[in-house]
Amino acid sequence: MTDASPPQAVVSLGPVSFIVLGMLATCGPMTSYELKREVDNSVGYFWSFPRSQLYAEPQRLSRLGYLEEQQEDSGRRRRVFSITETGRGALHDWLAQSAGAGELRDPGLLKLFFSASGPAGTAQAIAAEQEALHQQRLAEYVRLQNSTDDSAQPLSPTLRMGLLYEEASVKFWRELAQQEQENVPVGAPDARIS
Amino acid sequence: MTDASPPQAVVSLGPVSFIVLGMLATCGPMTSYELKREVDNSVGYFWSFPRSQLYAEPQRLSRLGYLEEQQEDSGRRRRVFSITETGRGALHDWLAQSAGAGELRDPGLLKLFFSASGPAGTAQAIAAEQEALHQQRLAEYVRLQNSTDDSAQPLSPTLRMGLLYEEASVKFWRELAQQEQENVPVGAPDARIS
DNA sequence: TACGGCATGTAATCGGTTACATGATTTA
DNA sequence: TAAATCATGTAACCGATTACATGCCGTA
Repeated sequence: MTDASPPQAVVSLGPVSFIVLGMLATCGPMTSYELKREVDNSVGYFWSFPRSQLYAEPQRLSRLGYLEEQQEDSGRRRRVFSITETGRGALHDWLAQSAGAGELRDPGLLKLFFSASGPAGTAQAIAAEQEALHQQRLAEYVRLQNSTDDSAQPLSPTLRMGLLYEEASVKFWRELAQQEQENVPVGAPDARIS
Repeated sequence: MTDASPPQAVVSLGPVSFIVLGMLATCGPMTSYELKREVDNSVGYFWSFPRSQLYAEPQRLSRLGYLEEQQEDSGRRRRVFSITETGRGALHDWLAQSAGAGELRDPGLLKLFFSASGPAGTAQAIAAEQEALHQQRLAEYVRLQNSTDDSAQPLSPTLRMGLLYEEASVKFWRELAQQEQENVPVGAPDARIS
């Protein structure tokens, strides 16, 4: 009993785990590639991560008992994953827990904050680029919104949030570019959010 | 010459690196603890990370030549970091490069998206919690805005964006709670953003 | 049947996170 | 001078990212 207790993983399930669990619970058994497809035109819009995670993560979840894995024996012999009851339980628990607050992890904002450390015109350049970017995204979301088949159906709420966010962003960066043009210096050297 | 070339770090500088560089460029030489203080009431609002990073990262940046480190010889003998010319160069380059788009990495949205996999009322619970959360943040930002000393000064732009975002969020979650009350099912089982 | 692209995976590494641990300063 | 809090760091692990590598399949 003097054995050092083996170090254990403390937080075994992260957001990506629940994306996998959630997708499999929602869409039924899938391969990693199909998962990628699903993610790419849904949660991928606001929670992206590299494709390889969708190969590694299901295996991990299998080892932990949250998924079952079945290998095809025809041609491509690819792995099809399905969620177990344990997996569903974990998903339920997660959904029941408080979500906490997210953050805007926006590299554009980050650069803007430090823009005074760059050459003059840095903030302006950033603002121009960001306005265009968000403009594009906004347009894409509007297109998605209009292209939804059943017109009576309520929008996917996440899409709605995406729209609101992009609208706010366009407003923000446009405003900023405006101010810059009026030569109001922005991003003061020791600017803090307070 | 048959030696395998040693594997090299390909992307040595990430966002956290530039937060450190930017802070040191802006505020002058600092210790890790002082960096933490600065981050906590500025970029920390939209780009958070654990405190320990602010001890590890400067050391890494020192090794890479972007910072210089000087140890106090009085009581606490703590390490004071300052940015080198190389560091300033890297910061400039970063600021000049395109920032790309950020994403809303919001766990609340994520759960909402999968809420149909939970028991009935899941979406409603999430909406209630999130509305309160964003309400709080909004209030905090408003307070910060009002507490700024020089009233004539333009707001820190990042704070402005924070306000816009929180306003949009409050609107979104409130709307959603409203709909839920009217028993419009939300977060359809295979809802995708399209 | 060759070729191009779609599909599927693995290997290696590093940054980020969690957890532990202790020292210095202030204040009651 | 004891307690509390502020301050400062380290160790170890793991998820996430990058890069590599190859296989199947439709089509010309």
